Amino acid sequence: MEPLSVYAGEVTAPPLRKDAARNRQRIIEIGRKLVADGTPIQLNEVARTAGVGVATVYRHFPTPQALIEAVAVDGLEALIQAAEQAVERDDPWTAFRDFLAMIVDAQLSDAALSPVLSAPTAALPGTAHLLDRLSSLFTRLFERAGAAGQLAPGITLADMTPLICGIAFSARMHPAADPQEQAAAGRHYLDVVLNGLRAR
Amino acid sequence: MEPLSVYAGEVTAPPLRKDAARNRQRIIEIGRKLVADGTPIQLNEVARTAGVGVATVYRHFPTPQALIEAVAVDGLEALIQAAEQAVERDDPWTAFRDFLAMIVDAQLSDAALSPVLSAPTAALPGTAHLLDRLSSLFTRLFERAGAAGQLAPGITLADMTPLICGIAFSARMHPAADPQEQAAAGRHYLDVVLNGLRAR
DNA sequence: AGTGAAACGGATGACTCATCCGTTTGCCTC
DNA sequence: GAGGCAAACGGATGAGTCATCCGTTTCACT
Repeated sequence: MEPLSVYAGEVTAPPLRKDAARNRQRIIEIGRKLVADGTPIQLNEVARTAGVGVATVYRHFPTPQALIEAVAVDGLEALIQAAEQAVERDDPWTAFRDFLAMIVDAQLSDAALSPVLSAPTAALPGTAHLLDRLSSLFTRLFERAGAAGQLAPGITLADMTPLICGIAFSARMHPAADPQEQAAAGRHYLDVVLNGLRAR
Repeated sequence: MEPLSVYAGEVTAPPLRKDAARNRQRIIEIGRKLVADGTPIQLNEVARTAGVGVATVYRHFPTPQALIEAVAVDGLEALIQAAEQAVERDDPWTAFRDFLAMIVDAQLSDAALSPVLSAPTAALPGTAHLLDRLSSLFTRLFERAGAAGQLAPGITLADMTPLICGIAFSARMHPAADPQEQAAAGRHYLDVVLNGLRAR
């Protein structure tokens, strides 16, 4: 009668059956490899590689985008943890700056993160709660930096996500064979933007 | 025997037959509409809409990317003209700054430009010569600004294309219904970056 | 008007996508 | 441990997209 349970305002699906959980995990692993290689995700192909039926893949992840979201979950959780630590730090500016560096770096080293961080939240049913949590932690970092008088006037919270994703985009454009160099470009571009953001 | 003529180092195809030129133009017009609407380009669909056979479209543009390039040509030529005027201006900094604003704006108002400006030149057989020309004009603008002591140390010419495209990317992410607001975001992000780039 | 090359169109086979439904598996009760 | 039922599975398949090939038409030039 009631396939979903509601607890503390959260809608929770019943736990997966053992075989379903196993298959789901397998599929995510394959997805992770593909995303890492930059290979476009084809759900039929994923099924073949994972050794499961096509329908199994589609049941878990109706679109490639949904699979990417699932792949991104680990990275998002790591960012949330980093943000939790950042809000504990004493200096608002260095906390803000270092956390931004971390987000840029994370996007460059984990290709699943960019599409999730760049997309409108509405399009992300699977990770919305994580993004909300990240967003509220980040808001505190931003507002602390602002309250400390470190931000130039005219800079708003709404500017930050586009700017950060733009920096990651720039770094990915940078003609660089190895990821090392790309990360360096990301830090460099972030320096430029932070320099432009900061009150003087 | 010799289908291509070589003149002054440039490889030139023989002029198109009248019907071919007409069809080509039709196809580009359809492509322009699709790009403007953000509709992904499907060559079969383009053929149907243009009222020509599929093969005709494929003959002129073997890939959607090639059609996008053709659509971008007008915008590129306008940018080149603007760059030619910019190098004539007296103040190196305002010439540099205003031209960057123009590139950002152009990318936001002409959706065909972004993919062309962001892609590695090697992948763009159809527009390489225009991009080269643009690039050499831009190099002069950049070096004039640098020579005038306006650029912070550590900023290189190779940073500029990624930064500019990153700004356009950021502006496109900005949650804005109307393009007016998106252009404003682009100018704002450019201000931040220019502020970060400039020597103090 | 005649001729050859250039360009045309659309039928078609290869390929990708995602659904549907008959079968299997896991979980819970007794 | 057997029985029963819902959950999950797999893969065949119809719908849809892609891009080539080749018989026909159009153009340019004499």
